[in-house]
Order: sequence, then structure tokens, then C-alpha cells
Amino acid sequence: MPELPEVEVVRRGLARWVRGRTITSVDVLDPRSIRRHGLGAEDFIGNLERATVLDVVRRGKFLWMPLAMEVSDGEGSDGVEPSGGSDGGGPLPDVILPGVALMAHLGMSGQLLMQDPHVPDEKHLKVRIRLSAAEGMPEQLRFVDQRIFGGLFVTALVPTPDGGPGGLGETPLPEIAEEAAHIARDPLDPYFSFEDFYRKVKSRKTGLKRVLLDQSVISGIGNIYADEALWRAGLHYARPTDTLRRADAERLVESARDVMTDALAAGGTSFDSLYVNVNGDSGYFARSLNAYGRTGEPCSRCAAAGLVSIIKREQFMNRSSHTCPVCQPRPRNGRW
DNA sequence: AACCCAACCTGGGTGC
DNA sequence: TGCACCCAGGTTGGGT
Repeated sequence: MPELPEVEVVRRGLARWVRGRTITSVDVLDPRSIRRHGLGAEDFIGNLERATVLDVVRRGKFLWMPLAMEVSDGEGSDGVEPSGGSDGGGPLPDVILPGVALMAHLGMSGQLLMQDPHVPDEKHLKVRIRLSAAEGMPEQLRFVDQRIFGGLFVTALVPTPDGGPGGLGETPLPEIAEEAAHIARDPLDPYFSFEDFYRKVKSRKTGLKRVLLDQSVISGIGNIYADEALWRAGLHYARPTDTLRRADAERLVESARDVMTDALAAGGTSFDSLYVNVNGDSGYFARSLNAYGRTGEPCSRCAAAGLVSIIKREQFMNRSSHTCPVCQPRPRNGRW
């Protein structure tokens, strides 16, 4: 399912196709997919039509497109004139920065697809965004979502609390989409702070996987990469956070960064057609997973050491957790 | 603060 | 063939 590497694959694909293009019209085919836009479809569409996409930015699993608006003379607006913008009277339209972004979260099954108009609507097409014509570029950005856990909405851009860029984009802005401001930076973000992460982990009294999945502690990690990072680091999901040594935490963050970097290079993890990039292609990292989904199979690390150990699946936090009982042992006598 | 659970959804799978 | 049920899981929000 879409976790950081999958969302980053989508971000890169989108950036290539939509940066600098203007939204000409929007069809909301299922209002449930914009339910997080509290003001309804009409307002959602009104915020988007005639807006130009400045960039595609990601933090964790959140993806957003900062917007600019071109307005003809006399159009009322409470936007802000950008410095160095048109001073009026010239042939160029006035450009305003409305301080909003189009936010997308893929949830469990959301897809953002670039399509030509003649391609038939996908079965679960929810929102269609038509873009200004451009040579050799698809004209539609489609949001397709089978399970409707994901969605699109318009959100304000606010100053980034730590002063760095709001997230990873082509031309990073010092603002962040308001609805993503509560989550921590992800391990692929150059401004990620290990010290912040470690302080938060040590201040909690809970199981290790719980903080890995807590987007306000470290973002971008979901159930798949949590299991993979823990396996790589040789740590158990129920390890009490307050006993975690600095070296363990460093190894864990490195493991998470490594596995997600590898997954990104492979185009992400696809188990079925639910995760695809903007061109509809699957990633092939699923074959490189060592723990997730490998219940009953030998642990590859143990096998390499001449040991026999079988990956097991257990319930933790109401979801499946996959571990090797030999190289990720549970505590004995409460000691780790 | 930590933890649990419900809600939001569909489709694929299994058991009867 | 059909029906009931379970499962997959990201995020929010409410309750304890």
C-alpha cells in the first residue's frame, strides 16, 4: 500500500507532468473523495479552476501542490501580490499567490494517474482534473480510489514550524500545507532530525512499532516498511521504547531510510494493481521484502548464517506484524 | 500519555 | 451460486 516510497514515486511522476500547468476544469465524480474539504465540491472546484500548479511537494505520505492563480483585471481577490510580480498594465496577467495547495492523500488504494482524454474512465475514478494543453503531455490528472480512504482537498499553506522547507519538492518553499504540519519529517527529508526522533522515542512508554507508525514521531512509515525496518535492525516490534539504546535507534532509522531508498529505486512495493505510478505501472520491490508477507518462509539472514528460522505473523495494534523469532527475539525475563 | 476502538470503504478470499 | 464473514490498512476522532 502507498507508504513513503510509493508516494515519492507518484510525486516525481506528477512533478514531471503538472508543474507550471493550469487547471482548466474539475469534475468531482464522488464527493466522498473530497470529504476532507469541508466546504463542499463547489468550493473545492472554485479553488482549483484557473489555478496554476507551482510544484508537487511531499512529507511522509502527504502530497500537495502549491497553487498560483492568474486573474484578469478587475477580478476581486484577497490573495497576496508576489514580490517582483507584474505591476499591471502589461500583457501578462496578474498572478496572485492564494496561499493554498491541493492536498492529496492516497490512503489505502488511492491513485493519481495522468491520462489522455480518450482513455475510458477507470471503474473507481473519483475526481478528474483537466489541465491546459501542453505538447506531448497528458491532459488529465485523475484521482482513482477503490476504498475511498484517501482523498483530495484544498488546504492553506502556513509557515513551516522549524523554518526549513515544508517538504521535499523540486523548488522547496518555506511553507507547509496546514493539514500536514502536525506530522514529523520523514527519514528521506534532508531536514530530518535524529535527535528529535530519539527524544520523542525515549519520552514515550510504549512498543517500538507503535512509534514507528506514529506519523508525529517519524513520518512516511506504514505497516510494510515498519516490519522491514525492524527486521533489518534486528529489533522486536514490542521492544519498550524507553529501553532503546541510542545505537539501536540510529540503526533503526538507518534501516528505515535504507529500505525505503531501495524500495524507491525499485519503483515501490506493489502486491496487486492497487498501487501504481502515474503511468499505471507497478513497482517491483515486493520481491525484495524480507519480513512483510513472508509468513512461513525462512528468514534470509538466518539462512545465510546456516540457521533455520521461519518468519511468523502475529497481531500487534490490530495489524499483522512479521518477525524472525531468531534474529528479532522477544524479551526474556523482561530483559532486552 | 497511552491505549483501544469505531468509522471511513471495496473486493478478494474462505467457509458453510 | 449465494450468503456471511474476515481481511487488508492510513488516518481521524472519541472514549477510557
